Amino acid sequence: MKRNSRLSSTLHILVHMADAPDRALTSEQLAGFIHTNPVVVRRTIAGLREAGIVTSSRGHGGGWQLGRAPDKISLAEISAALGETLLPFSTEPESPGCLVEQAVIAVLDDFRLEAERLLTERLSHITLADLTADFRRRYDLIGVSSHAV
Amino acid sequence: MKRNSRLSSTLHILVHMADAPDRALTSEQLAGFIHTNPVVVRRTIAGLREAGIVTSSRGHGGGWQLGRAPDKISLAEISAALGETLLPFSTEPESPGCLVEQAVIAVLDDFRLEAERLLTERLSHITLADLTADFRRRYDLIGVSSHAV
DNA sequence: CGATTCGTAACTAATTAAGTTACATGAAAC
DNA sequence: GTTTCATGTAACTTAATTAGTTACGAATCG
Repeated sequence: MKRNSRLSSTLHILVHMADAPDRALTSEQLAGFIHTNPVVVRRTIAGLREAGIVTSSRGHGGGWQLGRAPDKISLAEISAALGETLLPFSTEPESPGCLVEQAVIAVLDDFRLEAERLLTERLSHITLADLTADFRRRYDLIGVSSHAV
Repeated sequence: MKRNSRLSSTLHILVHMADAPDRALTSEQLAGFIHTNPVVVRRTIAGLREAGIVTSSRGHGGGWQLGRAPDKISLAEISAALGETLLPFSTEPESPGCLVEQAVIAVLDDFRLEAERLLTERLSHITLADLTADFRRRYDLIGVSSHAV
């Protein structure tokens, strides 16, 4: 798993889980999808369990399943559960007392607040179901073109 | 200079430059504002020079100055000149051929495109002049409260 | 009980970005 | 023209972050 690809990797995993709603997938299987280690998977999606997006069970036949229907799981929730920051720039003061820095931080924080509101709003309208639908569309297209040849 | 603080550090520097329009500030002086090394400053704002946001001159009395009026310099230009990415998540394929990944990337790239358009639009309405105005407001407030005491 | 699977801590490795040193280039002062 | 000052840039070092790995305890099923 590359850097900064936690969101896309997690979505990848979740679509696979949505595609197999009847059975639990193990960390090992999920890791295979994104070419990484089972422990990395468990660590990465631990927050999703706490958010109720997925459930996990131990022991024989255990593994991971979606916590609710794919159309009730938005990308906004997933991103938040991953602890991802939408906007990467920092506004930590480095020169406390400097009025110039205070002005910069104030403006930047205002922008960040508004931007995060906007992005979260948009992400909340995209659900896992949209992703699986997109996947099925691609899958069917491949099938059709195979027949055509 | 902390990680991910290139944007705020650069804005800090630029406001100081806007506040001293009559003379060039050296990398050394600029570095002092953000507690870092002159070479880091030169490296960081090299892109701003190429974008015409600042000019630099060598030798005696040399240093850095704004390339145009503060109200003609938007945060969108600055961010772009720094090579900053507004949205941090990666959509690089890691499993070429996997239709699930393709669907995820397609949706995510769509979102990114729209989000970047939105954020850039907003950043293009905030100028260096807005930042200096905010700074002056804070400066005057301090003055007033000092008198009050 | 034995096999399986998650949960998590602890450590290692890889990557990235900042900090530093060094030196060539160019411009102004004298 | 030589000295001084400043940028431009390459190369290297250091620090921080994140992914990968190993290990083992806890829980669950047959």
